Amino acid sequence: MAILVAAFELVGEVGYAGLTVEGIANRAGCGKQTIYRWWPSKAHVLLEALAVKADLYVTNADHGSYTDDVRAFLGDTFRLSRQQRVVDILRFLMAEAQINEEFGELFRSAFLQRRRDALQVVLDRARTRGDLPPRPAASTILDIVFGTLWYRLLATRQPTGDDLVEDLTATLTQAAQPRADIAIDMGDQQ
Amino acid sequence: MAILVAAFELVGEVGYAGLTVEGIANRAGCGKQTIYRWWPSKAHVLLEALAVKADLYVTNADHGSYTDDVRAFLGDTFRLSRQQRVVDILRFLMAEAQINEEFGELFRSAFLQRRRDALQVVLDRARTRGDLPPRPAASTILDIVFGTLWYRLLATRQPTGDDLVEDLTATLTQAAQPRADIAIDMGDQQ
Amino acid sequence: MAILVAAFELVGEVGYAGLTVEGIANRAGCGKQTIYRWWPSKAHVLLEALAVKADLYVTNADHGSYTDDVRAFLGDTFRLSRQQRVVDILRFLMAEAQINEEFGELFRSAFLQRRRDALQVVLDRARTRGDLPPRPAASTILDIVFGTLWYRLLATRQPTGDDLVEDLTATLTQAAQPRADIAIDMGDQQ
Amino acid sequence: MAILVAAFELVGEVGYAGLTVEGIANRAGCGKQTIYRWWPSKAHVLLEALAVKADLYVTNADHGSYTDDVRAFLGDTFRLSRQQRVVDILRFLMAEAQINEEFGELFRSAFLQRRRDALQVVLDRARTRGDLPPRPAASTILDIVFGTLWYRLLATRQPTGDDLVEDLTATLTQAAQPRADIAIDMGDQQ
DNA sequence: AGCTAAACGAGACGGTACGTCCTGTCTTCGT
DNA sequence: ACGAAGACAGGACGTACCGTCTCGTTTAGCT
Repeated sequence: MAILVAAFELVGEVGYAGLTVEGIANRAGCGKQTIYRWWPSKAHVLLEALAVKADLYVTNADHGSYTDDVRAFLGDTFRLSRQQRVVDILRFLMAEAQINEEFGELFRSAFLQRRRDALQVVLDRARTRGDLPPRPAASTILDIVFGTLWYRLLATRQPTGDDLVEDLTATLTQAAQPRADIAIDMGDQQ
Repeated sequence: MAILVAAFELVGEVGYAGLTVEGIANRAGCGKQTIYRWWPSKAHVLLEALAVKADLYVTNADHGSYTDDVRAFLGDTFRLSRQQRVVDILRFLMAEAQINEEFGELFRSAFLQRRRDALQVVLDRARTRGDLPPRPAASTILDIVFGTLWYRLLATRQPTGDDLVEDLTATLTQAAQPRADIAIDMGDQQ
Repeated sequence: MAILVAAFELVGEVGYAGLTVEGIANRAGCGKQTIYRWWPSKAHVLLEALAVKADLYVTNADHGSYTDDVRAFLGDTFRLSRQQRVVDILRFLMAEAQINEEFGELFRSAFLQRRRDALQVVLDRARTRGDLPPRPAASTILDIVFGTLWYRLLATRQPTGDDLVEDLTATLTQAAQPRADIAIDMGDQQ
Repeated sequence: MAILVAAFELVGEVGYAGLTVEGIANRAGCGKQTIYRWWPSKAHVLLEALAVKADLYVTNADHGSYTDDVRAFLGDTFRLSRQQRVVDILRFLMAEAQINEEFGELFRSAFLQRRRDALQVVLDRARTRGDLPPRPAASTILDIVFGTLWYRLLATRQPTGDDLVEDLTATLTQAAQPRADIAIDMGDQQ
């Protein structure tokens, strides 16, 4: 859809504050009414544009162990956050979600919750498999993983590199492996 | 300052989207120019109003051990986040920081970084004392703590209760208990 | 157009200094942008409102002689200037024309010059007919007629009565009738 | 006074619309309050600046005959109107007089009426001397002279040259030459 | 092939807030 | 004590978008 492409491109050029429905319509060569007919706000357009333009797919395939599952999930997730345009849009949508309550609910249920659900599958599998550490609680793990990711996007703007993946994976899985080899692994990891 | 009080009250009544410089001026009984003379945007007003109205003090006093220090810091921090008005303003400021690059830089340096610095003091003391676990890395700890907090504020809107404090404390400090030799290796890694 | 009516009425109530685009918009029940879309300033609105609301028609029909033509033209013109609302607007527009160069050019070409042209027709006809006095020059006649009118509007604020019409008519036409009956006419005239 | 000089210079640089009390204060190196202490508005400042900066003197000395007196008066007056800065300020003041009723009264009584009075002296002398034409009436003569002058300043913006002086002088005095008996009747008429 | 009707581009509209400018008053501070 | 400096409440400016609302004009799909 030309409108989604226009929104996706424009937000990269003028930022979220500079993005207007009028601007999207002009770029897309359509009337404003056509946009309002299908989306209630520019944030909704952007949310759909993100889904169309960006491959947001993150696997939660079984890698045999909880540790490997988590490492793979984090790697996939954090890899996505290296596409600057995508990251910017995610930041803008999270911002809008704070300001516009109606959009916030949509964003949480249609986007954020889906991410949590994907990781939840990994945790459920680990519990079934029996290698889920007793601590932290599953909901805390979800908060830590996505919290750390979002915090880097929103607050520190640091790149989310492989070292963080390893560090997080180790932190979340160490209690399951209270053995001496931890210290040995450490050298390589950093 | 009447302007800060007005902004603080108004944002609670009409939300951030409904907050206008004109509205603040009317409530404060001043002209718009007086606001623009001192702050470049409503977000800047709110940031200062937060500092004036809300007691954002979080201690990082020495409680004798890394575990107790972390528990106390998290308890203080999360307690703050039970003041709904304060939480809302924090959410709005974080949102604005995504949209307005200039404000974003101020918010990160004048607010977010100060919070990190406070926790960093606790970590530094633990390293000196010798009870800092080898993992995760100090910067990762900061990301996890504040990431989890902000994620709950922005994304899940769950209350930040004592159980989460305990769970996080345990996760961040558990590696220190099992075996003392891990700590010995840590010096290189950080 | 509701905007023109609103402007015409408002200027009578609050004067030109008190007239604002915002006020016109409120009275007309429209947005400010709608006014700015069609007129560059409140003066332009008023100029058009004048044309719509006031019947500015002045005849220059042939009355058989230069003297009668001039008397008729002056009578028509001065009669107009007894509508106070119209006079006020004319004064305000002439004032604005001094202050705003761009409006000044419009006012001169679209209003003042048209008045001159109408009288010029009378003079041309007299020249063809052969009863135009040799003096004063045509352009001086125009200056005298409109100068006197405008001076009364702007400076003395005296009513422009029939006596002035007669006096001016006589002054401008006397050279064509260098006869004794002038003295006889004088008595009636004052 | 530095304020008057500043106002006189500034109005030539930025026009009347661009002239502000603040600007005058800055240029004059004084505070705004000092200006408001002595003059109620920028127009009042300008009116006084005009009197100080421009030599507005017009003679009404006795040249022996009504015709010569009128010619001299017109010549003096019109000569003044070749100083562009002075003309501009006169135009602006006349404009302000239309818009600001309070200033209008001052301008009429303190400036316009004084000009009329000066010419009235010439007319009174002519009546005494006996060479005042019966027509037009004295007040009409005043209207014609100043009306024509102001009309050229405000409306046509034509230069006021010597030819106009001659044309006007002739028009206003011609009736006096043809026949002396006209003057005899005049006494009643005025 | 012609007809109907939905969706479209275009853009004017009533409205809100913006950030700037200037007003005329009031306060501070240095000489 | 005076006056420059400038903060202040107030209010209009002209602009930018908002979301709504006609307008004709395509563009189908259905007769």
